[in-house]
Amino acid sequence: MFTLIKEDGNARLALLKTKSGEAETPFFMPVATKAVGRFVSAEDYISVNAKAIIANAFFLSLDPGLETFEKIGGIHKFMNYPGIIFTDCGGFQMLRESLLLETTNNGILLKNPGGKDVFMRPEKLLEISKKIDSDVIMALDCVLPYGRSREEYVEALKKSHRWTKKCKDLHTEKQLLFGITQGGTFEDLRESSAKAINAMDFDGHAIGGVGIGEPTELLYKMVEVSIPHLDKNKPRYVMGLGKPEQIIECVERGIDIFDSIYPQKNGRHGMLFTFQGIIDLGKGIYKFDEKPIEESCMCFSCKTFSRAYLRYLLKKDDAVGKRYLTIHNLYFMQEFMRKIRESIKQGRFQEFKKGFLEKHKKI
RNA sequence: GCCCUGAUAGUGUAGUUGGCCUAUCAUGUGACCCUGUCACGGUCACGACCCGGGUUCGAAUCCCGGUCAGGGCG
Repeated sequence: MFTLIKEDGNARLALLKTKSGEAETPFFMPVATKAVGRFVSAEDYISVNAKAIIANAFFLSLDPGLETFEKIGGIHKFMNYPGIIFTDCGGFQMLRESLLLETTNNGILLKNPGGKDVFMRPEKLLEISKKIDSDVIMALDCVLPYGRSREEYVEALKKSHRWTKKCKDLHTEKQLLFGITQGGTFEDLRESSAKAINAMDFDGHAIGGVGIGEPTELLYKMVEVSIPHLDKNKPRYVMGLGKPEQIIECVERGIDIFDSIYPQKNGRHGMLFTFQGIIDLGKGIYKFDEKPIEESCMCFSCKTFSRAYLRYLLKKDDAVGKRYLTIHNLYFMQEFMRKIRESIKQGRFQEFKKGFLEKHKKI
């Protein structure tokens, strides 16, 4: 299920096996919340070499609805993506004020933008996930915004562990199930959460509730204090991180899996990642630039279009342009992760990290 | 030659019964931002009343002259 191949410091190269195939870690998952991303879908995920993506069980249960998955036969067939698909649980949607109505001991009452409110609880999540037939189910967790009181995090943690345990107890499928640790920015809460979740015997462990506004140093600290308590022989996943520098810092600390909308969202807004630095395509200097976004990049957009043209599409707010820009950043992320894995394999992760960070700034 | 109409940021515009216009909105430009996705997103900054004179406590707004543009008549 999860096999360590090589370690370089705390960074590790491993192989994650699921019912839809395997993928070497560390890897990064593009987001496909509703079985489609903004402006990109399966063919694009495949073309950027993404071996895994993450969708959202809550949103998919609303639209297209479970009946669709029952009749069509699961998300892979539905969206025609053959790789590994994670499904998130809806816990993160607690952070969206427009969606969260209330939490109880048993789950989260979420507003359905187009219909009746939904009470997301472990039973429901497992039922949904089974029908969607994703490869990895993220257990239901209780997420609080950054900056709440310690008491509130303690309370949230109780709920979170209760729901997570319930998910574990109900889980029977051949889908993998990952538990999510929480604890805000309190080290002791993070440690106790990691211990508690680790003891529940999941297929993998996630660290959640980070990258939501806390100082970056605290983010790293929370990852650091959690990791020692998470089984070394199981995958570790930090949810929601998409800044390349944060990813590489977390890999260094022993994280294997990442996901984020960050590269997609920034890409379509004109902020392009390259190994030479970060390009803001909105800048006038690219108006007549015939070069691709990145000379050495083999993504569809770089092989096909100039910066001048992509900038033009960006300025026109053209949907097709958003797709090309998104594709580049997603391809970059896959290349980035591939290089990270390669460097671990060759025992020169530190060297790669140093070289990468030196160039990773706006140009 | 005569008459009419108009002239507001790089562009397109709001305002034109005089004060609330240190001038609207869009776009542009610049800066910052976007992290388990409802936005092709957000925040901030920059940037203009054609020129000259007059009336008035006060003019983008009224009057006179000029310049330019469009239209009409010869």
